[in-house]
Amino acid sequence: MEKEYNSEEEFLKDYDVSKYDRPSVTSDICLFSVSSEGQNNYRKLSKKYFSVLLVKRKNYPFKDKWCLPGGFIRMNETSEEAARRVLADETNLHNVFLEQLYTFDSIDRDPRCRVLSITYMGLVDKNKLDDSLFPNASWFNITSLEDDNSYHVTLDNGNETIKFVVGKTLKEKTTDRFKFEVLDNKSIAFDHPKAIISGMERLKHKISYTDIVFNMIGEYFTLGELQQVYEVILGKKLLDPAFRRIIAGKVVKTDKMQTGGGHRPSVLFKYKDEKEL
Amino acid sequence: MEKEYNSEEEFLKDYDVSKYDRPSVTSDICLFSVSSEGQNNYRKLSKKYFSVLLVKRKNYPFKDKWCLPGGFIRMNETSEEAARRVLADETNLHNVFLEQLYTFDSIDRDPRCRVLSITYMGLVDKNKLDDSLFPNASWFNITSLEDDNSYHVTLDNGNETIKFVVGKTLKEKTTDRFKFEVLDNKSIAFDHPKAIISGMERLKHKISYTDIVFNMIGEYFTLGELQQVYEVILGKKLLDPAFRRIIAGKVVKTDKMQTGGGHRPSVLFKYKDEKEL
DNA sequence: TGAATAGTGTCTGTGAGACAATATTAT
DNA sequence: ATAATATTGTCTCACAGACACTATTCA
Repeated sequence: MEKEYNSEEEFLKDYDVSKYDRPSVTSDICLFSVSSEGQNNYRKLSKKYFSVLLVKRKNYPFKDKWCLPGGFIRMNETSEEAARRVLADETNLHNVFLEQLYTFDSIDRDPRCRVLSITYMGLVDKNKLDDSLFPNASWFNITSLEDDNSYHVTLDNGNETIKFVVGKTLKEKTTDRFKFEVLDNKSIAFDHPKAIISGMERLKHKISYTDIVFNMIGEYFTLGELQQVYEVILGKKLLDPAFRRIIAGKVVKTDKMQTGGGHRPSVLFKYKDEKEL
Repeated sequence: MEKEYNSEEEFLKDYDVSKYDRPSVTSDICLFSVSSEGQNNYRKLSKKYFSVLLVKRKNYPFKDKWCLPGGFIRMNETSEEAARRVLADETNLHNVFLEQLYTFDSIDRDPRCRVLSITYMGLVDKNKLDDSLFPNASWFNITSLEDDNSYHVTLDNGNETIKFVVGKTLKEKTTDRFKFEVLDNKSIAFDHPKAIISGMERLKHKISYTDIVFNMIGEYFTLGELQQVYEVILGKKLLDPAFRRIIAGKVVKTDKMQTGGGHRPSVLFKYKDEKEL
């Protein structure tokens, strides 16, 4: 039989959370960037790779496996604040673009106890920040082979190559949401392969109707570089004229030029943050 | 100083969740539908309204205010399972379309303690289910006036009219995500006005590139009815030929006709769940 | 000079916006 | 007959895909 209360104050004074069982909650970040790899041919542009930041776990569970940066949220911070704190602590990255991605909540996703993960997608310009990264964190280049039912992903950070396979099934015939399932994974902790795939899909989708891509490049860039970024994220080649038409309204030409390659120099552009008049 | 462990088993045996402070977690559902209102003119179609399901709170906090159906998640169920359980318990609705919307986590959103809300967007065909609804739940027709900075929303269930105002600011210039802020609200519990707005935006957006709208109508429908559904969700009139072109690939003509209105009868269509060959 | 990227021109087909026109019913 | 919805036809404009062409640099 429940006690009767006559006011909210009275009720709140009596309320005791500890009587109820509660899950733990972490905030994890799927941080993406695009990295350039040096070229031996002086004429060619440096090849670009889509990459994700992973952290080596120092403690149990999943000790010595790679995982997304993340940690338990504190009672006096939001999950986004927790994400920013964790990024600063584990990787030394500050002021990154973050957007809430998904809350993962499978019952057995953590062997310790019931843990929910509020996962964020983050985007940064890797080149600005590379040297300041803490040693336990590492950027992995992503190669993803996709078919209708699965993703075969290879991650490479220069020293180590990781592979995993994630299956996908449409949740309902009327929607675009997938149920992801980890089919093969030996090197990544928790259900983080799912988070990586979700993040990749989110980014692929949003790159076409928002300007989030500009969080992944420097202030000045050539249209060729920008196009490369789109191409590695979308996983396909784009036609130059079409790309330039699409991007035209989002960028502003500057009077700077980029020279030095064995080819025609190119104009440096900036992101046009004002909406056109 | 932390104890050293030599295996995951050993670590897990020692792990004691209760040492750590944890938030509580609820699962809430922003359930939408489209309702028809009878017409006095025998010629005219019944007017359609976009509507949301609210529940009157029986207990503190926010006793007697309206809120989204929801409740605390249990340790042996996912948030989606919790959402389905709660919908069955509070409203007597089963087998509804659900999709995870957002996790709301402002620190003071619940006066009892720190409570996160994993919020789902749900879609149903109201007409099929109307009579079975529990009495504490009620459908409210939504009228929303929007400008660049705010939503002025009026909710009406026939007996009661509720108003609230939610402000919006773009989170980052590169994205489409808004920070919502409740500017005026006397009748709705928690931060649920934000969830309602988020759900409306999500639905508006996804209606154009998925088939989720078919969760909101019956098996057989006329194209005029379907167009009305799009119109109330998008909040604008559509041109008939354009609408028919867009929808053509998603529906199949049946040999049934709808007659009875003072006008040309119309063909009844079905959702085409197979992709075209 | 040649390989490579930068940048532009233009044709074509698709598809949305706009508006007009015809069809059919119940009162 | 008339008001209302159902359905189709068609013109135009915007834009993406495709391909060709020119421009410019440095070893």
